[in-house]
Amino acid sequence: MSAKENLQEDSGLPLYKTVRNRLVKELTQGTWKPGDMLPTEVQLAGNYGVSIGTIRQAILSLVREGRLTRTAGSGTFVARLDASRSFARFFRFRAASGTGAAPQIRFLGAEIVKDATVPAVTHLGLAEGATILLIRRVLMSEEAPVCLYRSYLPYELVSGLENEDFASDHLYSLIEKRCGLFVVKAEELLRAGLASQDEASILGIQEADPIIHIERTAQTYGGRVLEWRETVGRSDTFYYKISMP
Amino acid sequence: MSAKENLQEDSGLPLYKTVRNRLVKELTQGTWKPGDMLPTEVQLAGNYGVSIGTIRQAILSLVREGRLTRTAGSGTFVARLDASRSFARFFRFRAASGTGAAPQIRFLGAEIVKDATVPAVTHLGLAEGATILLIRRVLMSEEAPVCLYRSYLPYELVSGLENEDFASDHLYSLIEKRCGLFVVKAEELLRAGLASQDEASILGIQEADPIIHIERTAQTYGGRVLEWRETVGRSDTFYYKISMP
DNA sequence: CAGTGGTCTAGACCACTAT
DNA sequence: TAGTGGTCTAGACCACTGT
Repeated sequence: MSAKENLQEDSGLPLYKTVRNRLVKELTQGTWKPGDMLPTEVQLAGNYGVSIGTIRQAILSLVREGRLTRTAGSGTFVARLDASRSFARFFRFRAASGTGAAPQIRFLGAEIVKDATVPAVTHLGLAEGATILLIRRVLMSEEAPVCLYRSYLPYELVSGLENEDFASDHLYSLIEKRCGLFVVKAEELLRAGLASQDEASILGIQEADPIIHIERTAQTYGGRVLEWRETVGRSDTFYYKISMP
Repeated sequence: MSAKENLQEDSGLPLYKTVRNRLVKELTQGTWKPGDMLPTEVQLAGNYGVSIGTIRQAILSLVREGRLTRTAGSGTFVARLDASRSFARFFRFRAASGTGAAPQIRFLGAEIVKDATVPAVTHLGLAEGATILLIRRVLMSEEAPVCLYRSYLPYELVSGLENEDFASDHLYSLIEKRCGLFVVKAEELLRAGLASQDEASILGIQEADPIIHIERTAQTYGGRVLEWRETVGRSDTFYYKISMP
């Protein structure tokens, strides 16, 4: 199927890294999309004119980074950014009772802002006055609010999304299905702060109560910012947990 | 030097995992201590009666976990837990000026507490009334306090440590040198909170100002808790940053 | 310089998956 | 049953380290 295309660039880089860069390029360009199966090791080795061991070295480095998954007997696939890889695994919150009831999302509203200003446009990499989509949701645990989400998205990337049902935790699945865009990288920044009057009333606390404030920047292919999200969490029920190694 | 000792246990486990387990056993027993050089690949392959490729697979898995380090032309060594593996890589703080002056540690005092109570004994896995060592330090950036550290350690594990100079960021290096103990696992839990009067005066803020509160539990071999640490950070200069992937 | 890990090859056989 | 990745071997040559 694929024509043989020898790797030529030899800038002192190890062969397996050159192969790796080539694979990353295909992933970034979307030649293989999340869920797709890659050619087999033997095919890739033939295409690139290297040995299987070299191909394996390149593939395994991407598997370790979570960009590919492999199943013996089945194949090598492009990974999806799912719950196990998302920041959700860092969040925890105390339940009011001992029952492990699943958290619910309450949808507050989606709004098209035609004259967006800082800080949203700055973090989205847009010009002042650009159009953005603002989605507001609340994470509920056993009828009690835990944290508030404000998601800002470039409207040109997600037009039409405002008519969807956001009463689920999976904003990214929705964007994947409706817009064909995938989150490939994200970053979070945590700080302490005080609740504004608006935030306090939504979270059921007092104004100026302590809150945890998180800013997330989520990128899609090409370094394009797909979402800037502010999360405001109650200090009594919401916390963030990290383990090493 | 080492006699040849073939691996016999074949419980369906891949050969390289059996080799890996054998290496871990030597590391846990202290046959090779942090900083020591391991035998070469060829020697290990000969000792265990397997090929070099298999030895490499076992060694590289331990390198990825940070338990070994390798330098081409030099050798394979037992790793030390240094800054690049510690949680310090998640911390960031705004500098008062633009100059990238290195942060300094200010030592407030070390205290032997003979009748320790909760919550410290709980997190350290000790009985109420046990003796612990409390170390208090402040992280300074350009003469301004950024965060406050309170470290609680089981005194039976670190006796004598109270006479050391703690005016460096490397508490774990000190414990490694003086007590022969190594941190192999850690976990952090972040929350928002309000400064107590004591914390406010040390950090140079007002009582009830918002702060970020972090609890760290650090374990040594055998799941034994070596340190429970509370970090209290100013909300204006201290923040926590995480990236994926 | 001798010795180390880093890279690369060209196979072999096996366990597992999907049909 | 055919095809996949998982494991393992037995070398080769190179770049780098320390003396």
